[in-house]
Amino acid sequence: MQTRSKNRKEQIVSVALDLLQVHGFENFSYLDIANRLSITKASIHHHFPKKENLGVALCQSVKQWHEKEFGKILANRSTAKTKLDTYVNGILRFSCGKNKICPLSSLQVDIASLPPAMQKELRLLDEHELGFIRDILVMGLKGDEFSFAGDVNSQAILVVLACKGALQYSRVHGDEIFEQTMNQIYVLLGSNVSQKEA
Amino acid sequence: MQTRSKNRKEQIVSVALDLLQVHGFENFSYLDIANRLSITKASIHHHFPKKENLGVALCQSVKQWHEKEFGKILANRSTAKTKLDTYVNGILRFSCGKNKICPLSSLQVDIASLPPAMQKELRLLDEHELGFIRDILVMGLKGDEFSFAGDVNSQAILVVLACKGALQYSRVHGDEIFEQTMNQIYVLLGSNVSQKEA
DNA sequence: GTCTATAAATGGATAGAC
DNA sequence: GTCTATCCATTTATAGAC
Repeated sequence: MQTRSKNRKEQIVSVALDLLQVHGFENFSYLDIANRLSITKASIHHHFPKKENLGVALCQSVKQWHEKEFGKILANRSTAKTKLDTYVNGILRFSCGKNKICPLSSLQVDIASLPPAMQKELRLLDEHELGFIRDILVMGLKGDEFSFAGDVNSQAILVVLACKGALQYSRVHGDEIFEQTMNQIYVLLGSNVSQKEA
Repeated sequence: MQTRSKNRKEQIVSVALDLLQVHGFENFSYLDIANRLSITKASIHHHFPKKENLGVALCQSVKQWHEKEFGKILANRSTAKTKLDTYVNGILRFSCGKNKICPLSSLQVDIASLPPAMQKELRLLDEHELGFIRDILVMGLKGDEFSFAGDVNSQAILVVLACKGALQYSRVHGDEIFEQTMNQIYVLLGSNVSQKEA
C-alpha cells in the first residue's frame, strides 16, 4: 500500500492541521490521524516519534503558508484594501471548512499545555502575522485608502483579533457573524465597502 | 475533614472554573480538581456523576455571574463609558488571574467536543452577553458619548470579540496587548480616553 | 460525603517482524 | 514504511465500605 508514501509525512501534517483547527492540539490523537489515512498509530510514530515533533511540524507548515501567501500579497500591485481582502479570504480558504478556526487561535488556547518548543514557534508566527497586517494598514494610510484614529499597531492588533474571533464565534453562531464583523472592520478603517452592494 | 462541606459543590465548581479558563474543558481531569481540594476523585463523582454534569454547572455558574453583574451595571446611574469600563474590569477580575482567558472563549474552542447540553448553554450565554454590550452601545449613542459608523449590532460583536481576543492574545504575548487593545476600542467608539493620561 | 478499590477505555510511546 | 503486539499512564466512571 505504498501509494505515493514519499509524501506520507505531508499527508499526516495535513490531516493533523485539520484536526488542530476543529478539535485543538490536545484533543486529537494519533489514532484519529491513523483512521483518516487508513494506517496505524505506529506508522505515524515512525514519521513523528513524539507528538511534540508533530506539533512543531504543524507550526512550520503554517509558517510556510504565511511566508508564501504574505509575500504574494505584498508583492501584488494592488490596493491596501484588496490586500486585506485577500488575507481575509485566505483565512477563510485556509480556516473555514466546516467547523474550523484559525490554527494559531487553536494553539493559543492550549498554550498552557504546549511544549516550550511549540510555544516559541507560536509567538513568532503571531508576530509575523501582526507585522504583515500592520504593513497593509500603513500602506492604506499613506495612500489615503484608510483613515482611522489611534496608532497603527493597536489597530492592526484589533483587526487580527476581530478576524480570528469572528471565525471562532461563527462556528458557534453561524457564518453571518463572520461577514458582519468583516464589514464592520472595513467601516472602522474608513474604507467604504457598503457601496459594492446591490 | 468536613470543613464547611455544605458548599463543597461550590468549591468544586470554583476550582473547575479556574481550570477551564487555564486549560480548557477537555484538558482538566477530576484528579486535578481532587488534588487542589485535597479530596479524591470519587468524592467529586458524588457531586457530579459525569463530567457533563459538571460542565453544565460551570455554564450555570457563569450565567449567574452574568445576570448579577450585568444587572448591577445596567441599573447604575453611570455613563455608558463607565458601564463598559466596569464590564472590561469585570472581565479582568473574573478572567485575568495568571494565564486565564474568558470561560466562554474557552468553551467555544472546544465546541466540537462538548456535549449538546453544554453547547446549548454556551449559545445562550454568548447571546446574553452580546445583548448586554449592545444595550450599552445604544445608550452611549443616545447620550452622545459614543459615535461610530456602521450598525450597533456589528459594533457590539466587534467589541466583545476584541475584549476576549485580547485576553487570549495577552496570555501569549504579555498584558500590554490587553491595555493597548482596550484603548483602541475606546478610540474607535469615539470616546476620547487618551486625555486621562499624564 | 468521603474513602479504597477497581473496571473499562483511551492515549502516547516502543520493540521487533515483515 | 507499515504492521502487530505490548507497555504504561491517565481518565472517566462505578461499587461498596466507613
